Amino acid sequence: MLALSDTCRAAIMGHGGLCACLSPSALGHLRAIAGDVRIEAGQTLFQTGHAADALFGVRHGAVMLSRSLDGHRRQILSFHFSGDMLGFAAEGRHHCTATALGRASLCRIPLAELDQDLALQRHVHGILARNVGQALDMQVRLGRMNAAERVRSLLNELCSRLGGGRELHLPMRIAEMADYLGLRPETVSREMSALRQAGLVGSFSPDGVLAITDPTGL
Amino acid sequence: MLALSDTCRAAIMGHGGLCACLSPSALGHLRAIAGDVRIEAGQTLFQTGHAADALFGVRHGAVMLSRSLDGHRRQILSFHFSGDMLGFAAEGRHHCTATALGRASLCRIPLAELDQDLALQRHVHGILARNVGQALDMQVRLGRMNAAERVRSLLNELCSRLGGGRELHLPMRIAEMADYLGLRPETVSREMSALRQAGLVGSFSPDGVLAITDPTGL
DNA sequence: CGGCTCTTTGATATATTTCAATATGCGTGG
DNA sequence: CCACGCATATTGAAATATATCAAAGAGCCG
Repeated sequence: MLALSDTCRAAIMGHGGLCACLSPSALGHLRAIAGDVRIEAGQTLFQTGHAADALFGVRHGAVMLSRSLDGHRRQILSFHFSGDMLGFAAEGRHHCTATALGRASLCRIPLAELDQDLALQRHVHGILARNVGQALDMQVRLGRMNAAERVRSLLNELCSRLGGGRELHLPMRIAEMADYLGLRPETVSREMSALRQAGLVGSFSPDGVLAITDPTGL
Repeated sequence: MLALSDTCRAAIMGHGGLCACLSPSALGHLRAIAGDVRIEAGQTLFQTGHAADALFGVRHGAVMLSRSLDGHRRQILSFHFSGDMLGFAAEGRHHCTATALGRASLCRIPLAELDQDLALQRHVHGILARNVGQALDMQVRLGRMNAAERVRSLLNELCSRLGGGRELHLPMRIAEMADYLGLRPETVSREMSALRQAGLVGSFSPDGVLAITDPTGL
């Protein structure tokens, strides 16, 4: 059991974060109960069917949730970055798999502890409600947008969530973007090329850095 | 303020319902605070941007949640039938529009009342978590299934949620199925025809009754 | 009966996938 | 340090699924 690191504390103070409206005493309590987890790129935090006994807060790195259809069609459900919560589950079982996109560290809050803390519970309810909202955004994207619109809206989302001004550091590869957007990697690549030719973004270096030439144009 | 009707009480005892794990006293309290709303086909219960000050439980009829992209592309996010809850919102504002598919009656639980009732709050949390799960199911459908699979999975879902054995009474038209599945009405119609020719379903009478010839085959 | 809306079906257009080839960068081991 | 092999991205051409356009058919209401 470690106390929340400064990185984590700072990160989760944000809007979608964990501690935004917690009283100082509740936050102190949280620091006492939050565990520490570190995983390497590609490793899973939990898998479909596993018992859900804790919530996680991303301290550093990026994590994705995904589900697989017949084993070779993968749908990525969400990306979680520094300050984001994950691990919500119905019926005490996870219905998706959490995989680290790179080396990641998280804090872990046992659900048992959550039951004790009323303020925390209420806050988690708010995060959950926001999660539903994001899932509905995804439904619109996947159901009604074409490939170009999907890629643009993803880049927009990543810009606002990851910040970094004109240097967008993408923690995922084209393949993951494709599985998130309901497209094939080739299609995502083509749309990125189109945005590049339109002068909205620069080159996509293989270390994941994408130059945003025209932030407003996106 | 009306007490919950028997229909409603019976309906919401189910798994996704409202009162499944409520203590008798809490249920009594709920009966006292639940209001009554009736809307006609096509009318809205709330719209995107409106203040969210209550939860609703469908007593009778069917309600859909939808969002519109640029005004003429509509994505239907969910269907809600007898016993289902709706009205969850983040930040106190609705981010979608609730429309009655036919004449519908609902009970209305002001959020202010919810704050008073701890057991109710916890139960609502469970419903919300299940909602997230359904939204993720939709992501898989929209992102990774082809038209035939989407239509089949919708029919499966409706069979299990609406019951009725071999006579599935569909509360929505082809157009709504299409906007739910991210397809065009013509495509849905074609897939239904294919299922009919495959002997899995019967004819789709315009009053919305679809004969399920082979329930297991779906 | 006539007009309306909705569904069904057909023909064509188009977006995206699929398949295939090439390129690019990266790490490894010589 | 360079060459090789690997993984990933990019690009092209063909195939395919779905959308679009158009017309016909069916039921419902006035």
